[in-house]
Amino acid sequence: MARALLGARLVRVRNDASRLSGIIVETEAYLGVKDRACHSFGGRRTPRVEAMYGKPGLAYVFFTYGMHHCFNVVCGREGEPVAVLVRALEPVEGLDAMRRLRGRKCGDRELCSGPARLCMALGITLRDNGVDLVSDPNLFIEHDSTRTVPADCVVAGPRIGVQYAAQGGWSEAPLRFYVGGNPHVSARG
DNA sequence: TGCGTGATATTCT
DNA sequence: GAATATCACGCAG
Repeated sequence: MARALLGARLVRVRNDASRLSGIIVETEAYLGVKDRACHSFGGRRTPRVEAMYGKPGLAYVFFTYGMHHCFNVVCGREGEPVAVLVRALEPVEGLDAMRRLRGRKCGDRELCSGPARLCMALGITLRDNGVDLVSDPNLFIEHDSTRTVPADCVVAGPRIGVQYAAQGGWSEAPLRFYVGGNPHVSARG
């Protein structure tokens, strides 16, 4: 799923019906109860991670570092807490509105290149935790199957910021995927 | 390169 | 309940 989401478009429709969107260019897979870096490692099931146990297609949004949100797509069967973190978008629609939401001067390259940046740019918060991306009118994913990313453009590598999960090889496992050469992938790595 | 920042998990009483 | 440790990061310098 982490590979498959590359090239898909994450869309936010605002209350005034305007659209903010971008092409997913960087993702990370979190493999559930066996994965030390995953919030559901060992079967942890707390209010925070509850959405991850829901049906595939739900959003799992969490808050971290006292100031940042991260957006994930739940993709295991119901009861199987597996998700894909979306780490970067290539912005397509609503760039000026995104710049306002980011609250600082930034070029196209800085707008959505990072998991917390794209949440800011699309106005994703804990209010979006648990929404059904399949049916929600304000937050969803569009996939144009005629414009998929060729397999030989996809680069795999270690996930970012999961050194704490080294035991068992989970920090080095090649579970981060990005579109090679795309200038909108996040800076680290 | 070093912080800020606050929710959560974890561990203690 | 309360204390403490930790964190899927971004920014100013």
